[in-house]
Amino acid sequence: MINLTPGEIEVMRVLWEHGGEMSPPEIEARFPRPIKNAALRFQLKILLEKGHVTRRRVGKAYFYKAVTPRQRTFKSMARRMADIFFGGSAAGLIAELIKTEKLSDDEIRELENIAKGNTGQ
Amino acid sequence: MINLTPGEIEVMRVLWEHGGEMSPPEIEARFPRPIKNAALRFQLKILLEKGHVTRRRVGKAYFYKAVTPRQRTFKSMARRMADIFFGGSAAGLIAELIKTEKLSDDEIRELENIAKGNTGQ
DNA sequence: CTTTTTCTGTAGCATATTCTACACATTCAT
DNA sequence: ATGAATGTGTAGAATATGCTACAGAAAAAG
Repeated sequence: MINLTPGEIEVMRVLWEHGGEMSPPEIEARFPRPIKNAALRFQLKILLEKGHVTRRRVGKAYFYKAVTPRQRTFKSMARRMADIFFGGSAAGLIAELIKTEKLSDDEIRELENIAKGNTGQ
Repeated sequence: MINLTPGEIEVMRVLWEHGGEMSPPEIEARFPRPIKNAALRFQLKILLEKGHVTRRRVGKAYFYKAVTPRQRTFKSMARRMADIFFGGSAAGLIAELIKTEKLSDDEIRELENIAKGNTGQ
């Protein structure tokens, strides 16, 4: 089970969005809030130890890349929510979201199309 | 924004499921894993300080009851996931869940009925 | 080659989270 | 009334999380 702390997720989001390798200064530039170089490198060190990123030396600097996929992390978090609130039922989770969140008619039609694509698999 | 730690959520789940007031020994009896009385009471103390539960003295013992509703906590967690993975879009979150989780035809029909009920609100 | 800049690595600190240990208070049976 | 059982409160410890500070190595500029 993937267990990312809030600080680690912030870094992973930047890496996921970019896709490829990034140097710490590049990550810092796209970071959603001001973060000091040393604080960012601390999170990268943890992510490296946990195996969620890899790095490659280029000259004196390192370039980091996400290893743990975004979708796998998403599924892990979704499963945790399903466990907590719906005894592990993904359908229960989705049902509650549809009931709770106000969706536009267009969004509902879009979701129905996606569901039809999955039917019968 | 509701911020419950994993340990706090474990306790809230028991209180939510039961509904009414519970003494620590009652909570302990329904707890999904062995937990010492003192450890449980520590979590209850934190939940009390944060205002997520109330308690009422009966004789020498206290009875605890959930204040923060289950659904509000759920919405808070769902919003966090939508923020992290879909820029805050609840529809994006639901769409990804439908794509990712294998649902039976029955479950999909059930979801469509729920969605129809929400249409046009 | 020397100085400056940039990046890394390590150590240390502050807070949060979770649990344990022990002393004290209240109730109940005798 | 007195001892046992049960419940409470506080203190302390272990780990996790997030950040800062500083020394040293590699690269760049003069």
